[in-house]
Amino acid sequence: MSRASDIAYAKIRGFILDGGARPGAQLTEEQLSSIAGVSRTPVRDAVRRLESELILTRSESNRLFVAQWSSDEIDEMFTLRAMLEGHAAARAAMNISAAQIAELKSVNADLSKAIARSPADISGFLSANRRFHEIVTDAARSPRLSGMLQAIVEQPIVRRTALHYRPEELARSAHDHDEIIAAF
Amino acid sequence: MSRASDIAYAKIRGFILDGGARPGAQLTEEQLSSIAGVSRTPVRDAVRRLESELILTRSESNRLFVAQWSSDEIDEMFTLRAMLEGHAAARAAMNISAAQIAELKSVNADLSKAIARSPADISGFLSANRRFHEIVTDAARSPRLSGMLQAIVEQPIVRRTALHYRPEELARSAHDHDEIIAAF
DNA sequence: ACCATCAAAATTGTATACAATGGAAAAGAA
DNA sequence: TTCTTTTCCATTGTATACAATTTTGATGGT
Repeated sequence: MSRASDIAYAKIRGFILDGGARPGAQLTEEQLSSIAGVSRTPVRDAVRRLESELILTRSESNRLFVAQWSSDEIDEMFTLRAMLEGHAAARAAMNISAAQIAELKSVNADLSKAIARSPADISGFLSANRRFHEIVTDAARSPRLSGMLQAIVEQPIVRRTALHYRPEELARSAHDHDEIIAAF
Repeated sequence: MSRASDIAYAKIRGFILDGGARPGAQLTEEQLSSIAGVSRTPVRDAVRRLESELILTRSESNRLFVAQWSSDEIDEMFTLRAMLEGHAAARAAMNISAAQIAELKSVNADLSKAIARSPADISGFLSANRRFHEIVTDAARSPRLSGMLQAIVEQPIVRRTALHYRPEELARSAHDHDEIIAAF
């Protein structure tokens, strides 16, 4: 992870997700290159990745903007994510090992602990949640599907909205995971 | 479409899909740049796109290869495609216009004509098929979903396998489309 | 004031040279 | 021989200069 384009990717992503630029704001490659501290070449690489993750978009004339998500689109993405993960779980069920199931249990225990705190430990929740789905997609043994899930329905949208989760919803997530484990 | 990176994209894609390099074969950016007739810079751009379409992949050490698809993975992709398109159709049903429905009918008529020939006009089938799904995803008004469908579950895999379609399967496709239209 | 037209500035796109990395072949030790 | 180590070469990664394009703002005409 010492490549300049990886650094650029991480820094730009962090910059945007931490609110350094609002949705809809224009960005130039030059700005980004000074933020990342590398030349425009690796920045362009990073930007492509961020585009495919739908964090950045381009205008008609290829100018760069922070992507905007309407609440309708966010809903849509959650629906898609649920569909794809359901599918992944179905596939995983055919291949999953005992060790993986054990890890799922332990991860979900961590997740429960994180949401039991007050205030809830959102970032603990998110990382446990991510790990959980990582194991499932791994067990699904469909690298393409994993890629889709990771690249497209990934964290940023989840992170943005997780801050607004209500406690019941968090609890529900832990419960859903239990059911998935039981099904395996 | 006169940008060098677009030319590179089209040429490289064509090169691979027409069998210029077998699945699993290594490619270098330099080779590709001589195939495309442009420098490595826009080639790298094109390569990124082709990676996200899963036409190319990279080894551990970032060397480039033509992606290999096991029959299991191809099945998997068709399943995913079906899921996503089903979803798109459901959304489209809420928004589609009379004019669009009319166009769907006409496109599907073309499609039927193409497969009625002997031998079947595969490329006619494919372009009508693509147009059909384009209209549906358009009506679904979910640009992100459209993007996913276009970029990831797109033509190349379909094209490779369409050559092996059996006549019944082609007919089935036309029939399915009729049902979708009826549902609208 | 309003619109068209042109010049300039800002931004993205491309080529090229060079640096860094990884793999393969060659050389040496057991 | 077989394993390790070293050197060299193929390939990818990065910086920079310049070209092409698009936006902005200015100028002039109505």
